Amino acid sequence: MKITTWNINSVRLRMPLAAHFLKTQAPDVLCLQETKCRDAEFPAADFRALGYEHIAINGQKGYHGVAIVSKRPLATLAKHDFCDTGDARHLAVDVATGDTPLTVHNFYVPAGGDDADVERNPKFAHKLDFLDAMAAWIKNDRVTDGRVVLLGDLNIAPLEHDVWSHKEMLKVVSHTPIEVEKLGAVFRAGPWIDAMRHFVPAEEKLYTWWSYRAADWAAANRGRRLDHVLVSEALAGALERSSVLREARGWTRPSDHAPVTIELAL
DNA sequence: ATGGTTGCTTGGCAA
Repeated sequence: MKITTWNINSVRLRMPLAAHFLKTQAPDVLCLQETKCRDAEFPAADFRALGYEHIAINGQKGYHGVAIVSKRPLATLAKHDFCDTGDARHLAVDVATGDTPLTVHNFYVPAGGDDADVERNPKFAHKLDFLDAMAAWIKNDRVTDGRVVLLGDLNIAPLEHDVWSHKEMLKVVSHTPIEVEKLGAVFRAGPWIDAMRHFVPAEEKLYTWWSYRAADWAAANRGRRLDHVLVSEALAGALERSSVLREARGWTRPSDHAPVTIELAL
């Protein structure tokens, strides 16, 4: 079972890239963030034509939005609005696997603006509140019971080598100590396994996002690991592989995020 | 310290 998370930064604009990705990588399940369209505008027919007939959507006009397309049947479980803002940032499904259900939670955590000060910047305060709400929900709803995957654009690079320069990034939103601590609380609310770092040592650089604002993103390679895949303990033994499709960042009119795929022996 | 790019829309936001 291959499951991919990808912040596609407008699903309508990048449907040709999504089609290329699905034809060449053929995951069973593709989880998208920043679809940036209402449910009725989602290119469902294009995905169905590619063999992804099962589709769950939580969209909104212009901003945010998450969706899951799958070769296997899906049952939508929840579209949680964590801080009651009306934003489309979460979508949970059960994927048909034959026996025990496999639950997938697809997240788009608020980016938080560019001032890491909760007094001056309400978007940063909201990001921290959202993370608190996530951690409380994981504990209260016993989210990690059973076979569960939590993935998406969490907009935080927690480890020193999840960013190109730990020192230069300490005051930059996505790598500040307060965010890292709050994402740590989300991890500890589990138990979760960090599926990407399960295969890549913490001392090794690992990125999923490269800014559009670089003359040459590949040469500069000032990336960040903003996208994550966590799996519950019940899936630990099934975890076989994790990979970042870095080349997708170099495609024509790319998303600024690369797809991240995990493989589970189910 | 600043500016750099992109998408949704056509004037700024959000990222």
